[in-house]
Amino acid sequence: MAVNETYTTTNFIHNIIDEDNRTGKHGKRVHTRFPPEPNGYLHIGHAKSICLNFGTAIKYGGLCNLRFDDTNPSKEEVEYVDSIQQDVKWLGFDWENRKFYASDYFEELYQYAVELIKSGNAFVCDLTAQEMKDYRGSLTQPGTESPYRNRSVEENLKLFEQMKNGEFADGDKVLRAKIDMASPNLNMRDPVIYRILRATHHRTGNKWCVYPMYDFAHPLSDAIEGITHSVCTLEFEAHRPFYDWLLAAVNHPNRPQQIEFARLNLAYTMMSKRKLRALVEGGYVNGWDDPRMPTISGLRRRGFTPHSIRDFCDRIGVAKSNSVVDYALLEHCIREDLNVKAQRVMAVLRPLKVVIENYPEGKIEELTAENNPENEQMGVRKIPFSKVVYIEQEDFMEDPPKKFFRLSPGKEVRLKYAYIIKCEQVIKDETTGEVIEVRCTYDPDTKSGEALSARKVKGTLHWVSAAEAVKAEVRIYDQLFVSENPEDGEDYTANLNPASLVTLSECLVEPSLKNTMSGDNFQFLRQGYFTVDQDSTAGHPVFNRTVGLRDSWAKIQKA
RNA sequence: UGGGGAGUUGCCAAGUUGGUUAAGGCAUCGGACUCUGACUCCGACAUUCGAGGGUUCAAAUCCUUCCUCCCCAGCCA
Repeated sequence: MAVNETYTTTNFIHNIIDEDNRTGKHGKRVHTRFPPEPNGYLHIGHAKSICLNFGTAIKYGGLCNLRFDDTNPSKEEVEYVDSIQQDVKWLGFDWENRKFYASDYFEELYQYAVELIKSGNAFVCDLTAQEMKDYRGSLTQPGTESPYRNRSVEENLKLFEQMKNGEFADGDKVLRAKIDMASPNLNMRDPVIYRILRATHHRTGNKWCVYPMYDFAHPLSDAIEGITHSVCTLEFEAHRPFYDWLLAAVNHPNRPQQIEFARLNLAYTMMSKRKLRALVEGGYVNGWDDPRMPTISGLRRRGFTPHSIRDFCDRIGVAKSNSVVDYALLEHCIREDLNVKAQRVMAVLRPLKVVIENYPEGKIEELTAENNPENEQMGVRKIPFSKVVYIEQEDFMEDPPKKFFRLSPGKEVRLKYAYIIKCEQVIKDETTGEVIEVRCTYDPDTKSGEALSARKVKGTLHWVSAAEAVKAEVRIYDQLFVSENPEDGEDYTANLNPASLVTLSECLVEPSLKNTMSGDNFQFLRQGYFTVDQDSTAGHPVFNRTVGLRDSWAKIQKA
């Protein structure tokens, strides 16, 4: 049913299931579901729910359905149902033949509503939206009963049928459950269960003009599918009494139990689909799959692996207290995964020319570089070395502070897989004073891997050979927001990070990177993990930085 | 304010049938190793569990008072 992984983590929901299995509450079955509304792209918060629901089913040898909660045609689109399926699959989960839609049950749901009317548990109400709000009472004041509350069963049946047949305008009438207008739980004050809505549904077209509300459709959909544990987020806690009331009112043989957990919050981003959509539509980002977005498609494009996201969801745990997870944990998960998977390559983001004066003109050596020191099976490759190479601008300092282990006048450094070089001369732009070239000499006895190469120097730099290097564009991403909780305050767009994307177009990468595939992950030595963006073309490779390597030098500098 | 939830180290989070020194991860800080200042490894990191009372030989776990935060008054989900 999903990735070949063992699920050993436990949480309070698993404790409940263990107890249910002990007592035989659901016949020792475990059947969950992931029920997204197709009104936006999935984000990392949904990933938590997906991992929880599918993971729980896997752990207990049960099943997990994918169910689109499509009861509001005015907001839902096929684009979203497609992206949701792609994302769940990409994460590594398989709903097999159990892809459902709440709209599959519209006919059945309608019959349940009729049944509710017949048993005196529902009525057609003519109150306007505003009137209904007034009648609802307040947190401290009980509501008052609708004047339409005591219509006869016959009249309700007839009216509801007329609603279905399109004989009333949108909003003219609703079907309400008849419970208790004095309940301290607002959700039990005769909640609306059907409304008239003329909108084209992405699956049923114009067949219906009445649509069930979430509170009505969800418990019944769960019961119809034989769901045992209906896991949802905390805000539905106050709806649970209605969930149970409904199933009892229609006397359904299945009694799934709703269990609520705290949704994921991640520092420096937000999970509101509405606000994420606003970022897309407002042009603050380049689409739902912008690598800065917390969407699954954004994380995918950023270079995150499915495994890293699953691992993250395992590590954050499942509980009932609202919390904000540190972004560093997500970074840790992707670094840990990519460390063993990503091929090492050398790429220079901000090139500084280095001429090795005593290296023969025109000579090219093919040096051997390991593809991944963590995994010998990934083999080796050849990289060219010659008289002119480029190193990183930040790896040279004319006047270095102490503990700077890189290149500076008169100092030695090793070029990874090549030789130890010594800085002899600095060439500057006459007008700007900017260092534009460094002249060095190399020690021929220090070639990597050879007998005399044992000499140690403190620093090792990455580099590319000038003649063979491939020019590339690299996109450096940072947090989309500058504040840990961007939703604090009136306008979250005020918290946008102006430097969330820095595009470097003059990068030089080693020639092996000439032919890469979109989605390939690499570690640019000493810099971080990068992935090939979908914008890449044969002549113009584009890389996204997934995450930087941990950088203790940066910490020393700060201190 | 009525109802429903939650408060354990910087961030997550175990533990809640009361029983020795309050798991684990992330972050942080040392140190070792290193042809990635990466990785890895070793070590440090809550006399205290929102606060105050109480019960008990013994409480994060029981009782009690109080405080803080979140959710609910859509014909959204």
